[in-house]
Amino acid sequence: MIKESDNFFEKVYTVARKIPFGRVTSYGAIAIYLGAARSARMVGWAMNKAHNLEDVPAHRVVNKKGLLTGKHHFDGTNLMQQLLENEGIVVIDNQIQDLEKVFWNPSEHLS
DNA sequence: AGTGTGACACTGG
DNA sequence: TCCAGTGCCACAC
Repeated sequence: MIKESDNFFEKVYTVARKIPFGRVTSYGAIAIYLGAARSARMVGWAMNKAHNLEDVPAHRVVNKKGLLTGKHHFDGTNLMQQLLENEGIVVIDNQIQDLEKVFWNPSEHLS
């Protein structure tokens, strides 16, 4: 039996999985969607565990600035960037370019 | 049960 | 406009 901690993490995983290909979102956006706007940091922590799960594309989740803050937690150094670039997202120096274009707001799509 | 930590976000100078 | 400091909530030990 897998221990899902609590509903919070589970929701984070669910939202992360719903991020469409070639799109990214921010921790805050997910946090807001979950009802804990101030718990954006918690989302990152959830991702820490999520990155252990292949089902959760943690590389599509970045901070509001579009900065790949969590890439340091990935196996390689620029693995996260490579994955994003593989999806058509332009990433320069850990910074997502055209963030507004690739940004995906869960509150708008998941209502 | 309490303390510390964390892949952020916001406000102020 | 950019840099720095503070606040925040929930999990882990």
